[in-house]
Amino acid sequence: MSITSDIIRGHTETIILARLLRSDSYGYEINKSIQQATGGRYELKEATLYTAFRRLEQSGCISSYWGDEGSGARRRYYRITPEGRAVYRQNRDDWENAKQIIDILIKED
Amino acid sequence: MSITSDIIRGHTETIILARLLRSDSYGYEINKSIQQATGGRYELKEATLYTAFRRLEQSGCISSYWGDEGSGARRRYYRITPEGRAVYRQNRDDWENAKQIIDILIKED
DNA sequence: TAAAAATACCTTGACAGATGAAGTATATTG
DNA sequence: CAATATACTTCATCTGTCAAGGTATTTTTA
Repeated sequence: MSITSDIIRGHTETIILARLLRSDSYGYEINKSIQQATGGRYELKEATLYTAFRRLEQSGCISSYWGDEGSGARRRYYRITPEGRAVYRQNRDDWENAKQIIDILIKED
Repeated sequence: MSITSDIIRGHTETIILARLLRSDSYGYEINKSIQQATGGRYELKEATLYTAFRRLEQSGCISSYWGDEGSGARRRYYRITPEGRAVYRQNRDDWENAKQIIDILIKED
């Protein structure tokens, strides 16, 4: 894994919100889609993923419901709320800004 | 401050190393130079700065010595080591990589 | 067909880095 | 002479990540 916990920290929620922008989804699928999007270069640890869901639901950014699969393991689906969309946009803009600042400070000379 | 603890986390050491690449310096001056470089958009908290110095010295990335000011408050100067230069380069490359991955995962659609 | 792997979820405790708050000391400035 | 700037230090707290453990079902493979 080329990306450390300390670098990813603070982006987990935004990444999840970005996935939910496309459609409702559930933990396992979201993580697979992250792996796919990054060509296997990144994946969330399960504990990180599920604690992030709890935080996001607590803060009103997402809501959840059990899927009604006739068969197969049970899935808890998540849906992004209007509040969550606003937070996503804010975080995305913060990221653009932070990137600039970090670039300035990290570049040689 | 437009950049949160969670976003900056993991970059503090690299930022300090980048400053020391130019010349030996001390805490207060490094922080001023960070403020200047970012047009006041960012500064390290003192506690963050000094605990990072401890970590960096412990891991052999920097060494320190007391300045010999005839007058004025005492200053502890820091110098980057060859080890520190290598860590800097690695962190800088990791950042380029992490940026790409985060961009992919955060972007809408 | 039994074992192994994949799917899918959850919780707990430990850990590390950032920070607020407080303290020490000297020099400059109004 | 009081306030501010310079300069460093320590401690306790908070938060997000993660390793490790657990449950349960379905699909694949040997």
